[in-house]
Amino acid sequence: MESFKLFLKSIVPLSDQEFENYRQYFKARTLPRNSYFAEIGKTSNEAAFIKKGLLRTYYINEKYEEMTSCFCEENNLTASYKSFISQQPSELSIQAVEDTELITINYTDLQNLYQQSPIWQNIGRTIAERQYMVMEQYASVLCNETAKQKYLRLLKEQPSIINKVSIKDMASYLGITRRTLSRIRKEITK
Amino acid sequence: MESFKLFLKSIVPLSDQEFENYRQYFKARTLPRNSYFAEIGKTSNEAAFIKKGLLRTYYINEKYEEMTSCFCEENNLTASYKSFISQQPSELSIQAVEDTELITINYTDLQNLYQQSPIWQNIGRTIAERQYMVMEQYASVLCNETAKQKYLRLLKEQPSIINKVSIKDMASYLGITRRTLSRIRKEITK
DNA sequence: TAAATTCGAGGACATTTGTCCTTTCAAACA
DNA sequence: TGTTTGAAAGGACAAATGTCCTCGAATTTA
Repeated sequence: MESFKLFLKSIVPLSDQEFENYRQYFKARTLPRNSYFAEIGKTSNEAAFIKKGLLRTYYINEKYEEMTSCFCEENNLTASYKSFISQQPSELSIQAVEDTELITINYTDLQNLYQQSPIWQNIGRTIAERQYMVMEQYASVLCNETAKQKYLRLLKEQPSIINKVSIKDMASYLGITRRTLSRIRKEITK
Repeated sequence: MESFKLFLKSIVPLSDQEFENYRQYFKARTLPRNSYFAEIGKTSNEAAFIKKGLLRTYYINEKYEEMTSCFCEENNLTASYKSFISQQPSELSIQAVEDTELITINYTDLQNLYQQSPIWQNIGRTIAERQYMVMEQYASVLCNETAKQKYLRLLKEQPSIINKVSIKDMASYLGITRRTLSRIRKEITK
């Protein structure tokens, strides 16, 4: 729970006392490798802070292929945001790549927090703004860099995931085919 | 101001009285064609609702080319969000494609609104969440569709901008070159 | 254990997209 | 009015990326 408190303090002013006051709303939970935090078609009623581990977010495209849209590492938040926010069925599945420890909050409790305290309204808004900026950055990168640049960026910015996820998933995360990624990897190692 | 009120009401519950209470924080302003709402290097201290008109958001890439990242049409919000939220110099310029009417709020006043009322905290959070979802959609489209699919989507989803913006800007918005867009347009008309 | 399946590498070829260039046309301007 | 500038179309070629395929190794399943 300590790492979650530090995470919150890094984005908004928050005293230990204030954190303690609302602590009971948050639950610790482990997610075994390959199990799901969210599933396509089910309304997602939890958001989570990743204390330890790695999660993969994907959707199914019109060719029935899994398209990975996100790898979430520890010390980050994850959720099927659209489903969680709108309380509609999820278009995304979120699966544990390895055994993962989460701190979660459910939708109803979060709405209660928002009702109870402007502190949490502020935290919620700030987090949404941050997520927006992260997504903007991701969009800009994926649309304007070549396949090779994107792979090199992944190596640099998320080196720890390279040995944990499949080539297939990495390729779809980068928006390229396996064949292209194979070529790039060969060229890099040479 | 009416259209702005309707816009707000479409995203959060808001009574006419509540809107009137805070109305004085918002200023109407016109932006002549080609003038700027935000400029690269300057800290952006306003966010705006577009009552009428069209704005283009762009940045300068490493080859000193203008890269268009957004066309914002009427009944939408615009801002150099990152700069506005963080109050750091903007990486984006926002320019009027045609004479445009805005309803704006400045950073300090918005912070005051957040302080004064949970209604505005809620509006701010909801808007941030919405912007996130829009950006997620944009990222997904641009990364997973072909040049032709993206152009057809633009024709379908933002038909009104086609005759207002240059081919050059449209191409960079779609993440493709002018040459490619020229080929696609030729193919479509045939 | 044996069979079946999945995954990753990479060959051969096709398609898409980009680069560089020229031409034309229209708008801006002295 | 004549000149300049910039936008758009498109030719020729190059580079990047995708498609389809096979192979061998690893993994899963019966």
